[in-house]
Amino acid sequence: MKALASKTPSSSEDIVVRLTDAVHEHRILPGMKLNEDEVGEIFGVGRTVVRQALRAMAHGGLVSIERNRGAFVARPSIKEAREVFEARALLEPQTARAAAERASAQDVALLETHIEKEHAALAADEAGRALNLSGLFHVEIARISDQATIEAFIRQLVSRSSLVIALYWQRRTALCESQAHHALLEAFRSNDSDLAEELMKGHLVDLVSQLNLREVPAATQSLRDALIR
Amino acid sequence: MKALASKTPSSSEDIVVRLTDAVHEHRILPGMKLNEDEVGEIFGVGRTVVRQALRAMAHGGLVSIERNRGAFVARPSIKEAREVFEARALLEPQTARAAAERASAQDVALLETHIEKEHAALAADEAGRALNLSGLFHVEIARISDQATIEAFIRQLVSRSSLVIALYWQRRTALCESQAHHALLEAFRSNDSDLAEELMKGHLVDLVSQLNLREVPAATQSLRDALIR
DNA sequence: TGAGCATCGATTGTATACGATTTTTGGGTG
DNA sequence: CACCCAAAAATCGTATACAATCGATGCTCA
Repeated sequence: MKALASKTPSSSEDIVVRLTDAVHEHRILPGMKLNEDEVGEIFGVGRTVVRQALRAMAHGGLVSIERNRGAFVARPSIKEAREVFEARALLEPQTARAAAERASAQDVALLETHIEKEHAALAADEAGRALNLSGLFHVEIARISDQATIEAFIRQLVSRSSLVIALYWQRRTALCESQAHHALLEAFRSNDSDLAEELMKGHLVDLVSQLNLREVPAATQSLRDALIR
Repeated sequence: MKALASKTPSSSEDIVVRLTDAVHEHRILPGMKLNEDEVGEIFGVGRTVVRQALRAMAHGGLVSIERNRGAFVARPSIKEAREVFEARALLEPQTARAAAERASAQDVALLETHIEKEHAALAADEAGRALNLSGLFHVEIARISDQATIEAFIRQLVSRSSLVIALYWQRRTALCESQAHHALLEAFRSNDSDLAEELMKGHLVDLVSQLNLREVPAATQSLRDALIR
């Protein structure tokens, strides 16, 4: 993490957004230390604001704060990983159903551009960015369902899913996603709620099936990782 | 709120617990201002710690923070109120099912004492405390289901339900609850997951039906409220 | 040589000080 | 008498300073 030192003394919320994006795009990996002074210098703010941001992210499950030791990007255990996807399985199919009922042409168009951006990112070999957009697709569906409370939950679960994927993903190809999202898009376009619910359920099962939830990956300490590489 | 000034310089987490409990028991009502200096003096800590606690509660939806204006106990809108119970309807029946499958004799005993405490509180005319225990009953079920992630969501939803009830409850009698909880207890005792799921679903419908989600109540300013009383 | 321990450095936890913004109050005017 | 504007008080936002804690390095001793 080098000093980008943006001139704007960003607010706490900005820092949350930028750090969260970095985690979602796997530019910051699970277990990485988030030093308060360092982050503060990068964004040009004092530690007070950084601490607010880190605690906010801790509430979302994205970082874990250990007393007197600092903040680290969270490393979900296997159990947590399962739980995240069980929760998603509980919330998202129903949400997709509701969204399919309410989806307007505008909503569908928005989802479409989302998928296009995802493709573009993949084509540009920006896997992290594609993954982030892929997650936002799910959040967008929650937004369409017009259930702000559930949307917040799903947003958090998608967020944590990024960590799970960073730790437990098996293959490097992320192509599989687009097919499922395309199918969902068509279900929304035709307001087929039954189909949307079913597709979402299957999609989540697919996602879990591509995880290796047996062994915990080695703690990729930045130094060792750098030396081996 | 008078200065109880506990000697122990409580940590942020303690303050969250105590404030949260007070809200759950309706000792602090929606809309009430939570002054940082005041809270700090009450608990014997500086504003830094208080701010941490308030922001933590804000993340849980229990207080809303308005920039340069301070923290207030949240006043869920009618839409939010509906959303909270829709989310509960989505999460809790399945959770009750899972809990019924896993419930041990020990778990059932714990739930039983919970109900007893609730009764005792009602007998002692402590409606707020009874309500709090009633909410914890639901959280306890989530704990039994051994899904920490979903438990956290349910905990938050139950919390916000306290606010909804404070604002939109119609009757003053809370007796109805105990019947439903008793029935659930028996379902857990016999590990009848189908029944548990069905009972929970019905219980939540009952709860919503006792709310008046048509008109927003007048903003009960603390002073005016005190003078009228 | 390896384990145990003390001291040092680095990092976080908390309080406090100062500037910014909002709210209130008081007086003046139509 | 109501309304509106200005000055003052209260309150929040952020940075900084100091205290507390943890981890590491290097030393001692068996």
